[in-house]
Amino acid sequence: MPDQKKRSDCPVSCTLDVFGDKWSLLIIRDLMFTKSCTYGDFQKSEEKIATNILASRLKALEENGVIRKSQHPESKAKVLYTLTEKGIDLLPLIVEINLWGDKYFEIPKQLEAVITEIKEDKPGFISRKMSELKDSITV
Amino acid sequence: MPDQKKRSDCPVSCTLDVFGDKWSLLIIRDLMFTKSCTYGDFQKSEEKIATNILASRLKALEENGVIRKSQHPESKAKVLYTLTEKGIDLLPLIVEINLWGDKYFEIPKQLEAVITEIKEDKPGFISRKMSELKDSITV
DNA sequence: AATTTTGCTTGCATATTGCAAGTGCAAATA
DNA sequence: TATTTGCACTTGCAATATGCAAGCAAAATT
Repeated sequence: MPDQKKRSDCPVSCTLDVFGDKWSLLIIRDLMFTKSCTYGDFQKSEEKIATNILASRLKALEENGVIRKSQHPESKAKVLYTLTEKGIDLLPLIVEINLWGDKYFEIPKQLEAVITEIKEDKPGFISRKMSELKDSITV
Repeated sequence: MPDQKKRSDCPVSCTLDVFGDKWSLLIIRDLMFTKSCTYGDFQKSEEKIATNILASRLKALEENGVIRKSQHPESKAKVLYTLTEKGIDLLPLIVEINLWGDKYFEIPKQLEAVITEIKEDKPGFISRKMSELKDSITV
């Protein structure tokens, strides 16, 4: 589990105390851009997160109020993970990470569509996507 | 040193392979927002990074082309660290981290001015600051 | 010439990560 | 009803990364 104690009052430092690792933002990414919403879904993503790390990150993200656990509508055996509003507010950050990554790495073709959409109208994309994400937790 | 092998082709994952730790972006922050440009400057910042970690992060950031080492104009004993264009392009990301951090943590008064400036005109702030940072490496 | 500053490196204890195997409960299948 | 499978984790342990303190060489200062 990542630590709790904050190193300073700087907003960057505080934010990194929560997300400053290689995995947390990938979970957020999955919640935003793929339909991932269960433990198994997160395990399936390309980067192959270790199961104990996944569990510890989900716990930390929940404790930080970024995601929320609830009953899966399909089955009692499943757990539904969803973003909170605090988590949805990370969208602009994830968008900027995508744009920087797109500029400096080779991006697979399947992702180009979204990146192009973002580049064409960033504020528009963000507000549309934020509404979409907020709707999905209000319903 | 953080690892080199990339976990997937996802831009978020690739970016986290470079910055997915608690320290790298604090160094970038210092280069952007304080006048920090030497090893000693980075050590002085509030979060108190360990010297070996600082060395390994500076090395990794340089290897990733995000910062550059050069001769300090004042003295041969000093090393001057500066952002490359690739590093300057991280500004929008740092801005978003600041905004999220500002929204969800208590921010010290001294930082409020910058945050307010960002909130009032984000694109304007970013383009002004980017120019400023680019100028400082061109001169 | 001696001391201090600067930018590191080294050694070692502790913490975090990664991997593999295992557990408990719900649901599907036989 | 008994058994197997799926799902969400937990546990143990080895490998890696971090944090702390001390040390070190070159340059600058005294």
